[in-house]
Amino acid sequence: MDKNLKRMATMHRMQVTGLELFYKNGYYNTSIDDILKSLSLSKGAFYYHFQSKEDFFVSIVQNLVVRKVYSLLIEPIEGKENPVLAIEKCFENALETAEHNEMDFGFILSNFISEFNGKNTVISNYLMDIYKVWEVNLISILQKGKSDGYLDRHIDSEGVATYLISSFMGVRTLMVKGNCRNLRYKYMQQLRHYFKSIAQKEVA
Amino acid sequence: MDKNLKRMATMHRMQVTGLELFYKNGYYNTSIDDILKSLSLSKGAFYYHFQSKEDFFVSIVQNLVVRKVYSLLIEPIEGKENPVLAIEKCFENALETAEHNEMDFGFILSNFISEFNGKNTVISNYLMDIYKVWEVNLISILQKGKSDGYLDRHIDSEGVATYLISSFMGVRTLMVKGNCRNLRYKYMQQLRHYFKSIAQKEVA
DNA sequence: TTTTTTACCGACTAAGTGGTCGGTAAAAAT
DNA sequence: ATTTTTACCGACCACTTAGTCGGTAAAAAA
Repeated sequence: MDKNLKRMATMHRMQVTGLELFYKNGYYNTSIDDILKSLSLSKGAFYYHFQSKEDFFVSIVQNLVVRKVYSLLIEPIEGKENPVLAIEKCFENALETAEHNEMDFGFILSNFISEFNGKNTVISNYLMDIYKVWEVNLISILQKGKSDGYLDRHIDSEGVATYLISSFMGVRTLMVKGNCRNLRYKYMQQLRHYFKSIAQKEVA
Repeated sequence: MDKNLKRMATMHRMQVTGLELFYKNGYYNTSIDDILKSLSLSKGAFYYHFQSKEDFFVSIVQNLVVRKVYSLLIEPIEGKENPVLAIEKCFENALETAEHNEMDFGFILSNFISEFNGKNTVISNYLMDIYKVWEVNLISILQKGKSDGYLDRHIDSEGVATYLISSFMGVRTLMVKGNCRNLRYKYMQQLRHYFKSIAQKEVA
């Protein structure tokens, strides 16, 4: 473990820069040379640490993307009392991050899912796995929300989760043109409308 | 006009095949040679009709994509009495088309918007123009829906349009993995929930 | 001290890439 | 009948791509 420190450090640097460029320019539109140039490293270094461009990308997904999705989209809602408030807060946060044009990993996910669809099943599968983890966690907090009386017992948790993820991914796609602040505001307003429609109906 | 028939026919064939391949493999991952091979045409034919790969793509957007977005996403809701029902029907239709894996131009739009974001501003602008036309038309039918008493007068039509387009684009991104039928069903169910929350409140 | 392993270098290759250009057969214009 | 234009061919060019490979300086192991 100790002796691997340098190895790990270099690999990590490559992965971070790789994700940055892949995210910015797309996988097929980013060459390994681009990444190496911006790190002042050589081809030899790359193929010493990774077997291929695909292997490299998979390692980025498994090391960086998975963890970020967890910390930004899953952990913030896990174990919270009120799922509606938790999800609202979490989405608003993520969209705000996106505004200051740091990487928002919900979008990175949908972005790459689009790019690899039909072109690379191996990578597509890794990406869909992350999506599924996100979905499962949303579903379980929604279920708990039903038991705890925050959500109408008749709603379909899976449907709600799908709808939430869809709208989030969609609004992020739209945010690529400017006007992010306004888009976020409008989106959050309608999200609250939607939540109202699936909230626990007050007993009259 | 008559003498241009052959010219037009060849250009159209190229555009149709081009869109098919660009949609399937992405713009940067589809070479002109790929398109020409599948048409048994030569480089000379291509550069006789189009100036460049970019010029070619723009012509596809302006000829094929614009028209399809109109006929599939705008005309079906234009002038309808009840905007809620019209939009529901229109979206359901588009998602069903997508299931039988024909091209769904709402998705094509979001797909290409993602791909060209930050890479090619010229093309990005053409794509955003189409999105804006779609948005404007949704807004105007929602406004009319308010006047006609189908929608709560307090809702923000722009916000609703944004939210509708977002969720649609998002669910289409998710539909790339199988299970489309189920996704569509869940999506439409939640869309109806949402519509309930912005419908005209009955006077008590 | 000698040997081996680690982490990296950079020239090279084969297969594309978008784009150019001289040519040409058939149709249209003269 | 002759000329010109149209619509296309395909060899070719400069360049980029992912991936290979022989080499090497420094560190670790022996």
